[in-house]
Amino acid sequence: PQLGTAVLRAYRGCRSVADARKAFEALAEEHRDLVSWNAIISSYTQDGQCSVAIGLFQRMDLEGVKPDKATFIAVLDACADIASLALCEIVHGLLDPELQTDIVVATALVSMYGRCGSIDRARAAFEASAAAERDPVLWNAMVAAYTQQGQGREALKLFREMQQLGTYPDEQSFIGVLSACSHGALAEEGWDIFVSLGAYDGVEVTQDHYSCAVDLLGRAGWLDAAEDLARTTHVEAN
RNA sequence: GUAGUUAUGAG
Repeated sequence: PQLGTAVLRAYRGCRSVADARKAFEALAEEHRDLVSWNAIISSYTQDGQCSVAIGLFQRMDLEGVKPDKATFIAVLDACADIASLALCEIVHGLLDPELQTDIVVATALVSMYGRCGSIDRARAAFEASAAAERDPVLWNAMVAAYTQQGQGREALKLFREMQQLGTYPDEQSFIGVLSACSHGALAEEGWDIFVSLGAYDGVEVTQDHYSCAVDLLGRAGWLDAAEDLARTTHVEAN
């Protein structure tokens, strides 16, 4: 286990996944524990080499290492990238029912199905989570799924519902809802939300929020306003 | 020690 940990430290310093892989393969099998499998699989997912990640996941199973929550999160992410609904469903089917209701796993499922174009399955995964545990990250994933389907109004509705049900939005919630508005021809609604940002204590208004607002105005055809805001932003950013 | 949402732009 100590050796596995040392190799993991090396992974972080590796600029290339290939180097990490060499280190991983050099480990004796008894030192390849769950965490080192998870680390190498997620390195591939993050590097965009998703079919390699899936292949390692299969090999892990062959070697008798039982996947946990972190494994599935990396693999679900790989499935999302490959965008094959069939593959998504296979991996989803391997999840313990107990794990499916985990908030972090549910978020990965929502995101995966959203990115694969299956809004119904995304919604089902959302609904399968315990309502009391829903946090802004999960809500944001669901909002993004609607946006990806071109359902801006639904995305906006969900953003409001999140707050009505007592979940306080975070920075990303605003990025998500502003982009929903911008892609869904909901410029007025989006602008109102942007203007309201300052009233949310604890939410730090960033350059990214301004970029979203500029995008929103630009797509709505309000080019002068977009340009003005972009100029103002540069001043405020310093 | 590994793990969830992220628009625009850039590559």
